[in-house]
Amino acid sequence: MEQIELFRDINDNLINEFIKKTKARKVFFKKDMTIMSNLKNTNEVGIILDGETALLRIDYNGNRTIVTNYIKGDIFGGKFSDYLSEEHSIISRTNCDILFVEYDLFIDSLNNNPWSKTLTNNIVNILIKENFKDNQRIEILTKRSIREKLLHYFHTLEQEYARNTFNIPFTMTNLSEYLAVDRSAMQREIKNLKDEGIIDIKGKTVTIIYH
Amino acid sequence: MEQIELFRDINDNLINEFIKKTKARKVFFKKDMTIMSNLKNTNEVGIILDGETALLRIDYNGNRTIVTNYIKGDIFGGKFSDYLSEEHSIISRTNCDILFVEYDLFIDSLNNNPWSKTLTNNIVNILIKENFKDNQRIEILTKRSIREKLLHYFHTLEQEYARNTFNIPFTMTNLSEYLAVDRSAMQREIKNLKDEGIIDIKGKTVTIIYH
DNA sequence: AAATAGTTGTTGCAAAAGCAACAAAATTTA
DNA sequence: TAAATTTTGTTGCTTTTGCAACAACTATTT
Repeated sequence: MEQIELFRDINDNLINEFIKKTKARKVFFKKDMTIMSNLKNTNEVGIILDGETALLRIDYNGNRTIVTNYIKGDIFGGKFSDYLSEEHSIISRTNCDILFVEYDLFIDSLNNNPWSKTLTNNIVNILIKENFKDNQRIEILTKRSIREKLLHYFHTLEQEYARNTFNIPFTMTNLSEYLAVDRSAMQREIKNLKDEGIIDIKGKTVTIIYH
Repeated sequence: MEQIELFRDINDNLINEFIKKTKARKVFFKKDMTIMSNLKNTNEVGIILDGETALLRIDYNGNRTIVTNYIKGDIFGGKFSDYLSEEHSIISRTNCDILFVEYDLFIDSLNNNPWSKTLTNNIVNILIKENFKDNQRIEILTKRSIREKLLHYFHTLEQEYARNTFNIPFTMTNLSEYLAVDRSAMQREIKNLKDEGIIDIKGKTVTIIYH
């Protein structure tokens, strides 16, 4: 369990004590289930022990948008979702193990317990990382053309993997959603970049040739 | 000082004790000064006691982008900026009072002090609020047309102020940057919305007529 | 293994957005 | 308060993007 970001540097004994003290309960979800609905009014925090979930929004017109993806170790719900609405829910993208805790008990546990300091640190780190992901995306979304969006995104991947050849961790359809552009227009632009020798791409494997 | 989000529900005596214990120092900055540069490598956290600052990015081409604005009570620097680069700096948008604290001392103070629990809570809230702001902007930026961006943004303002008449808290130029669209194209679209009777706008005062 | 559902690559066409340029208005500074 | 700078409102033109539609290919389900 220590592999979870939230419990980093906290040993299993303490984690178990934490679970007991906060009355946390572990629940299993199959793929494509609703884990939480009406996120605005939830007192529970969900901690992803295993699997992946997503924050889904279905607006008044029935449009479905994946707002963010959450992975193992991420937290959602409780105060963390305070600003969301009835339109939002958490769904499982894969089979998942989720640990549920009352938000108040969770926050209380950040004080006067042997794990408090580490846990606080970990939460702050998780929130900071969230922020980072958001800022990265904002930076891409503020680019004015599909070409710039693609190149900027590829550069972030290049830096992340520290090599100029890497795999796109999305389907092309999802990539176009992430970049918030039309899929076919994106495809066209990728072809242009390839034809101009700026990148090379085979399937999902990209090589950046010129900067 | 208690009006600062970070110190909410902590009385002045405790705040002073916090300042002493963490060796925090207050510094005054004139408008348009650089408060921190090379944000990647800073151990200090800045807390805005008064005024407004911004996170600025100047990229390799010399393009300046305001990544986020910070207001009174917000925090920046330290671990909170870990993911940023040499291209990022914090500038003052108005005259500012900034409280500087070593990140480690700051984090340490979140434990075993009378103010710890409240302070932790406040930080988590601040980070959650940051997240909220980011998500709001992402939702706007993912809209495909200027019209949709404008309308969505206006609706968030409508909800925020709970009335269908409100003021845009930006100059038009800054609004176009926030929406990441061409200013003149945005202006054109605003005129269209007005001509079609969907909104009314005089200067920065907008009234939403039809939804 | 066949059937179904989803993804990818392409294209023509129409609509929207970006760019450039300029005058008028407003704000800031000297 | 005059001068300088910034912001606003507009428009014509060009480029980019979105949309729609379809065939080929890949997964997934039964």
